[in-house]
Amino acid sequence: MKDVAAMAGVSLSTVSRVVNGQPVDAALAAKVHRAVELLGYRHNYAAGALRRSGGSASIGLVCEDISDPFFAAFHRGVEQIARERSVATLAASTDGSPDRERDVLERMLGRRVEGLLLIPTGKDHSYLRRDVANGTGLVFVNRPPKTIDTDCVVTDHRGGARAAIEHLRAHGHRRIAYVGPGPEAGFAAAERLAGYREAMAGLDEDIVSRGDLQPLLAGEEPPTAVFSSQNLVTIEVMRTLFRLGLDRVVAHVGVDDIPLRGAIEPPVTIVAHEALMLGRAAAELLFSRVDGFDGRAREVVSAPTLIPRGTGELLPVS
Amino acid sequence: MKDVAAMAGVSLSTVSRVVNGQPVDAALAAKVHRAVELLGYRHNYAAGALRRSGGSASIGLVCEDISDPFFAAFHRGVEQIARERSVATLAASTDGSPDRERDVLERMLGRRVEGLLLIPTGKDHSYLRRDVANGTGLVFVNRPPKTIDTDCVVTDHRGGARAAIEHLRAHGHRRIAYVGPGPEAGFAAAERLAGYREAMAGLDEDIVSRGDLQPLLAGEEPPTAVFSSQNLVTIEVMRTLFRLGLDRVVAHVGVDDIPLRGAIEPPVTIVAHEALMLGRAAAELLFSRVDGFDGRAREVVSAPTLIPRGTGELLPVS
DNA sequence: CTGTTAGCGCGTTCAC
DNA sequence: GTGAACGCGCTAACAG
Repeated sequence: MKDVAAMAGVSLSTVSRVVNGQPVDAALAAKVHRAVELLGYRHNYAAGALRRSGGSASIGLVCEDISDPFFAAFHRGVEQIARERSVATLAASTDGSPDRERDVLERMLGRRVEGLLLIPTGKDHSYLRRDVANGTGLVFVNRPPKTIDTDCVVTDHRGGARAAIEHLRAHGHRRIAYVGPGPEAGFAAAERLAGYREAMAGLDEDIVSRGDLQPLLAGEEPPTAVFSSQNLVTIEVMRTLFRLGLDRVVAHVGVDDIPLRGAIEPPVTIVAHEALMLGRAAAELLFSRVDGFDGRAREVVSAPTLIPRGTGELLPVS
Repeated sequence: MKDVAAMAGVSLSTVSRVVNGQPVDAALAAKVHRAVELLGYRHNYAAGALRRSGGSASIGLVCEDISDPFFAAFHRGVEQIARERSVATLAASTDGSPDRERDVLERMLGRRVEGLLLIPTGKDHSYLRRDVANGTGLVFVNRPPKTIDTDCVVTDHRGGARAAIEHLRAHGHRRIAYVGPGPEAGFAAAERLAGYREAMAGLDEDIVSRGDLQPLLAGEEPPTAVFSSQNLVTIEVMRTLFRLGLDRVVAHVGVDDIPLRGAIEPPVTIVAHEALMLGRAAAELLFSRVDGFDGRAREVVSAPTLIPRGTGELLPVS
């Protein structure tokens, strides 16, 4: 910048004004621009922010694994909001390690991110209290905070599963199978299984398979409807039903939790979990704090949408 | 930091030394730590880097859409390498707009990223020359640079398709169908179709469908083998073959270009494109430049792996 | 080992 | 409209 000023024969302030688009004599501005070109000068945002006491205009996203398609869609939703404010997004994985999570978060705080969006790995996040008190935004995602009082957005996995089962019950089904991972697979899986059990109240709620539907269908008193609790499981169930010629006989509602670009399963009734919308909601919450909102911790529940497309509306065949 | 120094009754340099882990008298260090706790002090990395003339320790990733699962896996690979160097990753989408691409890139350059990983949207990137000349790393991904001379990593889509077809030809197939999007769907699709045509030399290379396999199978002289050029198309083809009872009759090789967590298609022979490995390779290339390597532009070709799992090894049935 | 001083690159006062 | 000075938070160089 000094060099630019020297070459253009103006002072530093004039260069600064040109760079920041403030009113400057056209002739001088042209000289400055020429010097910028020749010298390959590039404005240093961080240095400016330092002097200006402006923020870093960046936020951090932390989850277990950034290659997770669900997180990728979430990230995109966040970006849509952040972009409007020219805020950059940093992302990092915890690999499921609470120590690594803390390390990653503190590194981001050292970079003076204005806020943090966290899909938590560890259980104790009390070490973030200081930074929150100092004005850094913090929003928990998909898992309510336990050891710190902060904003939170959650996908209603349980409610989604319940809606699926209630939809099937409303169409007369009584023997409804759950196909998908058990509670050991994580929070979402556990919640969906719980939602299934809640909605099955009064019925046989134990028609549960961890992955393979065929044994259930081959048993006595086979289910007349199936709820599949994950995208990939949904595809497996579709294949099994096709193979057995039951795709127009056994009702089926799936969960669409990973964005597969819409190319898949046109006719299957699904419960759609919109990761992108979740990201937008989380970002809105975060920026309201960055903007100074100081009320109590809020919880936003992102409700999934049941989209009837045929397979979930089949009536029971005994 | 000034406040911490005052509270601990030491100078700024002592606080700096404590924060940076340089040798300091234990008693003083304890005082400093106490003051840090009480005041909720957090080190400012950017300010330190400014004085130290150190880099920002960050790199930028730019692609059309960060919610793309392929990009997410790529991002993860990059992170694995970047993390070893405590380098943070910024990511942003171009939405397919060259103007937005330039905007996003220049914003990142304003943040003084040490390097850029670009899955290009626009055609002209000559505007990046200045920054490359000034030492910023730049690696193109999946699409060779045209208007700038820089490093590049590419997935060998064409070679992958060719390998699939050659695998089928080696098993005696002569009528092999291509199912997948046409060249208008983008670079990868066009390359895969080209690879198919190359490897089909001397045979009927026009058994091409943009998505639906059924009409081809219903025609006269139906194909004895199918190559599906995308993950989701592969799933569709599997379903169609199952439904028609041809899953053990018609040979099938698919492309596994999106990481579906391994839960899908266990028995289908695939050509695996490892986005994670591509990300690692790209990051290695980038950091070698950041470290001062100054040789000519390099091109790294990431070859996909054909994984035989049964469906690709079926022999032709006329 | 510790304190003092200067200045990284920039934006913001002020006078002019 | 323009330029000179000052300082953002921090670290490097030096002297003690």
